Amino acid sequence: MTPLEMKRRKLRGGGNKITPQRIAILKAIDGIHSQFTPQELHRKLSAEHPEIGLVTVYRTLKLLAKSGLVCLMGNIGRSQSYARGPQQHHHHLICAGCDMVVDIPTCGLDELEKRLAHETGFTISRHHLEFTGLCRNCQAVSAGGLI
Amino acid sequence: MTPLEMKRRKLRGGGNKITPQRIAILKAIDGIHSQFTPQELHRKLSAEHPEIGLVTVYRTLKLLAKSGLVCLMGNIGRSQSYARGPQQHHHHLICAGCDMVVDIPTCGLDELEKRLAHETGFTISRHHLEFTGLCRNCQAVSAGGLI
DNA sequence: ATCCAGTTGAAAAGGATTTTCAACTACAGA
DNA sequence: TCTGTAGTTGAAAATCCTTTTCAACTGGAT
Repeated sequence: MTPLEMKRRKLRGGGNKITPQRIAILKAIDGIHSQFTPQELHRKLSAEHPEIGLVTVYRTLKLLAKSGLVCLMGNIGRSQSYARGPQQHHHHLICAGCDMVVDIPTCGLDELEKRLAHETGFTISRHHLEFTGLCRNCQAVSAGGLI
Repeated sequence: MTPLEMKRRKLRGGGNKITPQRIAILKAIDGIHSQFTPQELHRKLSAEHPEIGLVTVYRTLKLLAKSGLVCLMGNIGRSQSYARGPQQHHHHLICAGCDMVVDIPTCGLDELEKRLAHETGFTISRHHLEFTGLCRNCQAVSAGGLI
């Protein structure tokens, strides 16, 4: 089963229909390695699919996030941002230069989490961790004085 | 020197004027232990200071964050959120029930950060860590079936 | 006491996101 | 294969949040 097929199944399983718009959006997301806003995705789509409206992009991203097929991240400026990848527990390393997102599967925060829970009396249900820096490429560009 | 005086100095030091509005806002923030949006702060202020406009609250929060006197956090829904406390490196434990924010001074992520930098080739400049759970009080309320 | 750069509030502008609604369509069942 | 319908779509309008504009005002240095 191809990755796209798996995603279609997951969507169908949730009682959602598979429309040409949703397929186009899924495919487009697969080609994006940085975080992106709904507007950016819509711009990218409009070359091949000018008929897909911005509203549909908003709605579909929300649906995909709920279904665990994309990851809703924080905000870029005023806009919400998404990234390829599963909603399951993982963290991100983000390049401040090009917005590339690298998934981090492990974090080893369980111990700190336990200690905090003990010290504060909280029950802790989740955590969010994010690193920011410059990827190799953007370091080179930056060192070259181009930025 | 009282905490308020220290904040006044820090503001003045940045070349900013001390206005009645700014003092009222600083005092109000001191009484808030959860994260808050500009709108919420404005609502809280309007009881004693109906003359302070929402725009001034927005502007002042931005100034205070730049001066390191409040902490700009993520977003609550569509709104940006702030919390009492310094902008310097620290992390947050947030109660999902009452939005209370507890500051966490230590995180011990240096080692993970180094490993990631080595594995990915990134230079990492900062990280953001956030825990979410229920505080003691909200656990009790929740257990009582009131939520 | 005077002056001016910084500050204020109201209104308007600017953006992002969501809602509304009539037309359309995927697909389950006949 | 055909049909009915619940879910989906795009455009426009509505909603919010936030910032900008601008004329009036004021803190505080001189």
